[in-house]
Formats: sequence, structure tokens, C-alpha cells
Amino acid sequence: MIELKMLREDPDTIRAALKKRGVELDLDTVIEMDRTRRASMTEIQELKSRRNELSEKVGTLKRKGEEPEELMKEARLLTESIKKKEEDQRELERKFEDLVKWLPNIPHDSVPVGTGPEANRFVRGDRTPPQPEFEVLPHWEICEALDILDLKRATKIAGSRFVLYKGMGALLERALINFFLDLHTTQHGYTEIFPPVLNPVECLYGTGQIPKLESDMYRCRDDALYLTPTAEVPLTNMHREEILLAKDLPKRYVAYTPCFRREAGSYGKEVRGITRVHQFNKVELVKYATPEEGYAEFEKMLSDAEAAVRALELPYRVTLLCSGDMTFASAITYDIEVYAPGMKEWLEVSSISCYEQYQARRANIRYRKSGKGTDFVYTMNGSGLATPRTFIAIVENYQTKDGRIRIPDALKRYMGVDSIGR
RNA sequence: GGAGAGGUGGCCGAGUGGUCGAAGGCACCCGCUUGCUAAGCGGCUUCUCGUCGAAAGACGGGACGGGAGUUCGAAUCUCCCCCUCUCCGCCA
Repeated sequence: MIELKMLREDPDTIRAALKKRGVELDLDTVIEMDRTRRASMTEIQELKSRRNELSEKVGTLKRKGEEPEELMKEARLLTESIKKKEEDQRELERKFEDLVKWLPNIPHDSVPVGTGPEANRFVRGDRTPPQPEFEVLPHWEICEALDILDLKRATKIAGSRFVLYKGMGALLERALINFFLDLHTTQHGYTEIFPPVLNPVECLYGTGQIPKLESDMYRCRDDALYLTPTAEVPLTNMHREEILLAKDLPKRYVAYTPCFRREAGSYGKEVRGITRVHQFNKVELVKYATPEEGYAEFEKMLSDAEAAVRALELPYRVTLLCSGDMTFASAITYDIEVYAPGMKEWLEVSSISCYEQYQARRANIRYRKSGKGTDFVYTMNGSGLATPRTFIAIVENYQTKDGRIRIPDALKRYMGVDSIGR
């Protein structure tokens, strides 16, 4: 949620933000709607003020033993007309909210303006991919040869675009999850959470998946619950409707969860292998911070995620997403991509976003400022990391000419072997 | 699934239908004091929305799990829903 004050005092900033993002939206209608609802609110408040006055008088008189029939009648009539007006008011508020919830966050000043990936800015890392001295097999071929993925049977038991890891493949997947969790809890100061992966609609609204991405989520038929699309949802909603103490901030959480996405509309792209699947594993980082320290914590989060890629010694690059490429709740987003030499592609393994106060306003997450008053916290999250693509990167980058897969040093103690194959 | 108890401020916890936005405590913040790992004394602080204002603020509305109702007036009475706890049953 954007700040409503901005709608009245600085609509041009919102207009500029919409333009940067390429969002078509009639802001004037929203502004007009806001004016109408506030006028109606003021009117109701005046009536109530009058009624309270009357009630107080009635109370005083009654205690003296009088029956002020006239006053009571007037108050009764007032209550009736208030009720009518309040019904209309509710309708106005509902319409207004339906408009406001579609307003995206204001992009940070450093975000490059553009509509597609070509406008994203290289930040650091490998500019050009490494050139292996032999023809690296794409992961689906080497994994089939080594019998560590079984995509045919995954389809049989779940459907297309699901993954079944097998034998050393399953072990590698599990090793990655454990390695990421250990890294962030022991080296970077995050508290581990193991949350439920079914979430009610309020939570999805709070983080901003609803309304925009509703069709991309799996919904339960008999219960008002959605399968979590990312641990960002449970972790950021942990403190929904709370007032935190400044001394408890920043809060840093890390969680492993499976993530579920329908990927509606993405068929036809990335059909081979496991780059885009309906269920995948991810270790997610979430922080709550004060506005003052928000961006410092955000940069630290980026380097925490980067540390995971570095520890695995994978070729990677960090990019700053342009305005048109960010999700609608985000103020700024970095992507970390690793290179997959078999697919000859850069794959996104982490997306690190700062929402500033956007999510906090939606989810009503505040903190008490030292001394007086409250303010909304900054929330941010980042993958640290998502496994399917990290799995791909390992299988392709650590492939040997004779068809084995070496195990990165960082994972050896989790795997107990030096390589997969023979 | 059955029975009972309960949901009040940042936290704990009082609260006869009208001076209750709410006692008391903790915590916080601000003073003062004290020579020793902190304590004592005094004071302050609920949140939210609207109107006016450059601001400080002033005035007003609302909020005691959520919703509806009774009433001139509801934290307090009635109904529905949600959640928590205890006991019983069932069970991975």
C-alpha cells in the first residue's frame, strides 16, 4: 500500500511511478474517490458528535430523575440517519480500497527506468560466462545418464513440470538446503523458522501477491487457504498486526519451504529440464528493520545471498532490475544469476527486494519509536537460494569430461562423497 | 469431535449500561538522587481516522477478538463467527 497522504499531497510522484513501471491506471478517479469518501466521513462524524452530546445530556437528566423524551427522540432519529449514511460509506470505502490496492510501490531513485530485461543494470560479478573446454551436457541429459532425476515419473505422480530427485540427486538437493540454512544461521545472524506452507488470503494480501498474482497460486478447494508461493509470505506475516519494539529490530529470519506456483501462461517457454517448475525448494531470507537502517540491512542481505553463490564457487552476476521488471510491491530488486554452461543461459537463483513500508502498510506491521509514536517498518526479502537452478548450475558447472559431477567443497561434508558417478 | 474457561493498552492484568480510553503493575521516555554492576524517588506515554494548521498543536469520530442487534447511550446485555487454554475422546 502506498501512503494515502501522497495521493492528496504529491500525486505527481505516483503518476511518475506508474509511468516508470508502465502501469496504466486512472489516478484521477482514485483521487476523486478519496475526496468523496472523506467528505462523507466528515459528515457522519459531525452527526455522531451531535448524538454523543445528546446522550450525555440525557444521562445527566435521567440521573436527576427526569425523562427527556424530546432529546431521546431526536437522538433516535439521528442514529437512524447515521446508519443509512454509514451503509453508503461502507460501499465507498470498499470501492476505494479496490482501486488503491492496485497501486504499485514507488520505485527507488536508483532503479533504472525501462520495460524489459535489456534495461536491467549490471552491478557486479562475471560479465562474460566461462568457456568450458568440452561440450557440457544440459542438466536433463547428465542427470538422466546418472539416474539422479526422474522427470518421467514425476509427471506420472504429479504432472508435468514437477521434479523427482533420486538417489544422489535427492541427497544433493537436501545438502543444498542444509548448507544454505547453516550458512545464514551461523554466519549471518538469521533465526531459523520452519513455517506452515498454507496461508490465508490476508497473508497473501499483506505481502502483495493478492490481488495481482492470485491466478498464479494454488488454492485449496474446501478451505480458504493457498499453498505458499514463497516463504516470504509466512515470514513477513509473522508480525502482521503487531507493534514491534525498536530495540528488537532488525529481525532476521531464514526459512526453508517448498514453494508452489501454477506458472499459468508460461507454457511454451523453458520447457526442458527443471528451470521452471510448479514446486521447488527455496531457502528464504526476510528482515524487518527501521526506515533508518533499512537500506543498510538490504545491502547486507544482498551480500548474504551472494555469499551462498560464492561459497559454491559458481559463475554469477548481480543485476539491478529496471522499473518494468520488478514485482509490483517492490521498491528495488537485485537479481543474482548463475551461469549454466550446458543450457548456455544465466539463471536467476535469487531475487532480493526491498519493499520499504509498502508491505508493512498492507500488513500493518509497525514499531514503537524511541520516545513517542509508531511508524511502519521496512520489510525486505531475498532467496538464499532457490535450489532447482542452483542444482542445475552445480550439475552443469561441475561436470567432468568423463560424465561425472564433482561436489563443491562447501557441500562435501553434507554429501560425504567427492563426486557423483562411478 | 464433546464439555468447560477465556480473549481488554507495547506486555501482564482490573473493570456495577452513562466522568472508562479504561485502575494497578511491567516496560518505555524525561528528570532527580545515590559511590557501585544496579537501586530509589518523582513525572510522562494507548492506537487510529477526519477537519483546520507550514508546524507545534487544537477540535472531533472510532477502537476493549470480528460482525450484527437491543438502547438516548455498550468493554459491560443478546445472537452469530473466529481464536486461545483446560479436561475427555480419537489418532499420525
